[in-house]
Amino acid sequence: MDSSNTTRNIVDAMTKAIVEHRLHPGSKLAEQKLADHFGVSRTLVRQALFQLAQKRLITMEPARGAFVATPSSDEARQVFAVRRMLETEMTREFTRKATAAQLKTLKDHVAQEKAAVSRGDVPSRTDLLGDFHVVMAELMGNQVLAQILDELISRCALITLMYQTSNAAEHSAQEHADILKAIAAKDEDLAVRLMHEHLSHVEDSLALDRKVPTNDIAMALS
Amino acid sequence: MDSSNTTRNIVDAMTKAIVEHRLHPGSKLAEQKLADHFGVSRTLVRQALFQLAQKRLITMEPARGAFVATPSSDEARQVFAVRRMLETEMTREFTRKATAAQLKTLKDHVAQEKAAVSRGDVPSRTDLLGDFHVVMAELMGNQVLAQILDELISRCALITLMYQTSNAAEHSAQEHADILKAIAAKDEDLAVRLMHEHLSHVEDSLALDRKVPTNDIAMALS
DNA sequence: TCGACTAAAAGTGTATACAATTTTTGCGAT
DNA sequence: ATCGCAAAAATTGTATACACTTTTAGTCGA
Repeated sequence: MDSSNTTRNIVDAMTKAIVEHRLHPGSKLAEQKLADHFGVSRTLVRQALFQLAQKRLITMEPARGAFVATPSSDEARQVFAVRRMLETEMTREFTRKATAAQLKTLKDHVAQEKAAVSRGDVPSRTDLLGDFHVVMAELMGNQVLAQILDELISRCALITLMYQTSNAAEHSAQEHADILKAIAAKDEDLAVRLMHEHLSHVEDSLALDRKVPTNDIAMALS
Repeated sequence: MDSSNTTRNIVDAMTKAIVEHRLHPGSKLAEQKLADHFGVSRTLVRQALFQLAQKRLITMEPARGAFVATPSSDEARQVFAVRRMLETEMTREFTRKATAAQLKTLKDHVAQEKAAVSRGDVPSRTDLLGDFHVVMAELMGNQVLAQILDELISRCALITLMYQTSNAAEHSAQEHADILKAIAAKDEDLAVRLMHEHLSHVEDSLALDRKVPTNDIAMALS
């Protein structure tokens, strides 16, 4: 896959595979198979798996191995609750401090989102819609925030796959655009409110009260 | 140290050592020495080190090894900024939903803090003052929030060690008590304001504009 | 045909081995 | 004495080996 394959590369590749839904919740991740695939020894694969477990993208069962995580609906609600805490405050501060150049960066980003949505490119769309939030954190110059958000959003990709019903992703790009407009107008309260509603829309579009949905099925096919 | 020493035990032991200031910022963490100390092979130590690096408690330099992290003042400010985002909102929600039993749990905790402060028990004090915030998150039933806060607070222990001037830790227990009183009185805005001020006090008590302070010194002695 | 038991296969958990890199040490020249 | 350089020692990065656990496959009996 990649010639200089350090642990980091493996983590990134597998993160991408999970977030882009090429690896399904519940799938078994056998160490030797991954090692063969990446052309390295199990040692490096194991290091990568431990890190993915810390990011909650996989779970490791003692003596049974690693599986792509199957977040519970409780966990999903908690992740969204934390995202609302962080992103409403982030939006407030960003509205105050954003420069014209920073607004342009986000505007271009939303344009890319819309392009990916309209051409039906699901992997790119998933990536870009999540990155909107991370890019805003990075533009604020807060790497700590950006990293935490990045991890939460990775988990959301998994959550979305497990519980999604209608494809509400179509709205998201437009909601991003609306948030951006409020920020450009320096309307702090509106921007914050729109961000809050945006996150709630995403959460509400999920069937979080369904009983362990994709979960068992994927387990069975693994 | 511990008979059944899995990777997790090593991570926890080292986290505790760093947070309680028994390992200083910049110290070299040689793998074989740690392996001997814990009575395991380097394999397990390395896994633990990778996880500690992900928690930003240590840094790993390629081919040079692991060192206890020396967070920059920028990073310190970012950590506090994120804590304010999370903890003000957490305080707001907790004030709304807290039961009498939950309030009692926190009250007892503050009593323990004051005991540790007055008997000058620095390790316990550090632990308890940080845990106050984690316990509140756990009482809210949000494990995702609790885990993120736990990590941020671990990093704060390191930051405090590097940049502390006066020992502002004495005030913290009283500020916790004041916050709790506002929560008990269901005065949401006051509680939120006090939590915000509390975090700002802790941050302000640090000399974050000093030029790489403990940093180089500790590096030199390592 | 189905279920329980057993042996083989596969997979995980930890330790060790070895190549590659960095740090330390020792020595000679200025 | 100090600086620079080279050899030795120590340390990291990766692969492999092996014990132990879980899973799978197969066989026997009802």
